[in-house]
Amino acid sequence: MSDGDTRPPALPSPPAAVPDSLVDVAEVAFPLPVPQTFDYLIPPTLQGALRPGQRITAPFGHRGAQVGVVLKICRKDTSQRPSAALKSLLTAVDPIPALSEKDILLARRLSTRYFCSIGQAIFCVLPIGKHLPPKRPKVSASAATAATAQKFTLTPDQQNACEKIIPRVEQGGFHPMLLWGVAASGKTEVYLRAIEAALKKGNSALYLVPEIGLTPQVEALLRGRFGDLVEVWHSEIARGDRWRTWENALAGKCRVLLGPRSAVFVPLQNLGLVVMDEEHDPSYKEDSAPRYHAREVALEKGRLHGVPVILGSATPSMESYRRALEGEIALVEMSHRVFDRPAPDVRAADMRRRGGKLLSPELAESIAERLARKEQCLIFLNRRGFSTYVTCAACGWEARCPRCAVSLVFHKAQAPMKPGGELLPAATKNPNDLHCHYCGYGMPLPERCPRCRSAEIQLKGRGTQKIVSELALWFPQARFLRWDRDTTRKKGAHTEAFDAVRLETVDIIVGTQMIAQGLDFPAVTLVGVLDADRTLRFPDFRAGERTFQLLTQVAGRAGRAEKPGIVFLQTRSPDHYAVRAALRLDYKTFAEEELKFRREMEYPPYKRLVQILLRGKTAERVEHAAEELMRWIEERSDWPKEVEPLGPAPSFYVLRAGLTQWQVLLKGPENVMELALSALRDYKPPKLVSLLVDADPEELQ
DNA sequence: AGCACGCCGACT
DNA sequence: GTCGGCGTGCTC
Repeated sequence: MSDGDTRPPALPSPPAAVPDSLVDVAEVAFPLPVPQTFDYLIPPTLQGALRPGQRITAPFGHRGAQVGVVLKICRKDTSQRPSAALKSLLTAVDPIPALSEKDILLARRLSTRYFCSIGQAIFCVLPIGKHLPPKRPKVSASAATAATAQKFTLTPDQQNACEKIIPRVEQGGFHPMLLWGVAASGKTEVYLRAIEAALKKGNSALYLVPEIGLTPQVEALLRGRFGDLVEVWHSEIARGDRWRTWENALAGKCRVLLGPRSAVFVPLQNLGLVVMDEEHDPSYKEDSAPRYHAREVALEKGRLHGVPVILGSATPSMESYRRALEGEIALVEMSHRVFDRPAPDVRAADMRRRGGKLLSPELAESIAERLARKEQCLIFLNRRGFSTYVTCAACGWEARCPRCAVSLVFHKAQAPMKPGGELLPAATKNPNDLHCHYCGYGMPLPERCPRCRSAEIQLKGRGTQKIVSELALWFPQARFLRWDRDTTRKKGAHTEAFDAVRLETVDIIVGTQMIAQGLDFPAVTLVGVLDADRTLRFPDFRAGERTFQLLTQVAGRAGRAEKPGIVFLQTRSPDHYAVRAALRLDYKTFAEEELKFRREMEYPPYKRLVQILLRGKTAERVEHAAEELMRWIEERSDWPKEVEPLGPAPSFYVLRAGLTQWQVLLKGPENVMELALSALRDYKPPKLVSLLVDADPEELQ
């Protein structure tokens, strides 16, 4: 069993009796979800040339040569392993170690904090590592030149923020900071100045964004300022280009790296600064093992490398805000919009007695005004598709996913929507019009009710597709753009949509979540949120936070240039504190109330949560396993008593993908949760039941 | 994770 | 008879 961080580096003095059985052995991790590491003999060709962090190939089971990473090299007594002779390593993949000691440490932290194998953690920290480098000759990096774009005069807020941040960048050392700046306060310019300061010192900088969709806009900005020093890293970048970026990073040639959460692991040399924009965004949480949160990794990386970390947001996460209030991280505020542009005028439209109408009179009138003035409107609804549920008027049958037991959403056949765009085509006999948004299951829209054979199939509920067609009836002269996952599936679609908005070839943009944040649309002066409290109805303790963030972010899309913006929040719960605070764009009051609630209920950020999911095909087996797990925890003598197991309970999506799922939720103080997680390593679920552990879940499912 | 092995049901 | 589905176990 390998347990690298507790074992002393000193070798035990060899027993004189059997010196022959002592031999240098390489401890190797493979990208597998198994707890162990594997020992190999070092062949003469690699003697003395092998170091921890280096990638090697080794014979592994029936798989021939497998890529692994050397964790350490130590002298071992091979006579203690009578079962099988050790095999020898085959080759070294890279001439120098792909991972530094710090990277290995980071991987060890990941594996304990997020409950995954050391191998999974190692290959996560080495995101290009499973593949061997391309054989073709490398293109030499172009001579790096910094562009000299014009700089703006800073606003007093920006000036103040720079005065706090830049000396810390110049000085170096781990300085976590929360840059809380209202929408359009000019946070980006502050990031750019901080990066500039890091570059001036000869350091490199990392710039994290939550989604790939945000990279083109930020890339353009960064390139305008730093030219060829900038590189972009994400999964849609071709493998060859990613190799080049990786190698440039290792060689110290990559000076500014932009990317989503996985970019936090690119081995930039002489790191001088980490910037994480929109730090509150749940996309920073990885949803497969290791289920890390990039914010925690960024802070850990800042600590390991001794560099400042700037977390920026208009609506900071409760986790970061609490740390700032308690002085764990420095708070830098920017409360004014650039040029002191007025904050958008945010109004509530109470939809409780409106009989399911699409638009309140205020919003409808306001849209008409904007159209007349040739300004753009952004209409926000967080549901894709045409109809959100399908029923039979005769017998009440409802189309549900056979695997997930949720309503199937009707999507009209996709015709490529031209930006500037015409209306959706009439419904066609598409083979799969009904879709499950959880598992992707599809089926045709039945012409007759499968239960009673009635032809009265009704399409109910509104998604973005339907909104566009309804709005087209209200405003026949307007040009529409629908912007959601369905319209941006193909490569380059984001950029195309972005350009259509910027070039003003569209009047009304209808979108989901996707258009809520970060994007800068100067001609948009009106934002309408059709169902402002939809997220409040989610059974999650973060529902209030998510709603407030979403509303504030969407509101931030209005009136970013000279013309003032107006925002309508259509809601059926205008008195909820998240909605009320959003109307006043009042983060502090919201956060105060939310933190009070979290403290009372013992939710994060005051307690840590770990979600344990048990899955299997047979309901009884899984339920039994969940009860057994509760008993196992209760009987475990080294279980920290402050960590409370809650449950067991069937999961919200009970039938997801044909599986039954039960959960046990662990709630406990930060400092002892890892003891519970390490105890949990000994738990083995019964046959036909699998165990999934999500530490710090962003969504309780 | 993959992959092979072995055990049972339903077919040319 | 044997093809192949899935459950199980192993990888230094």
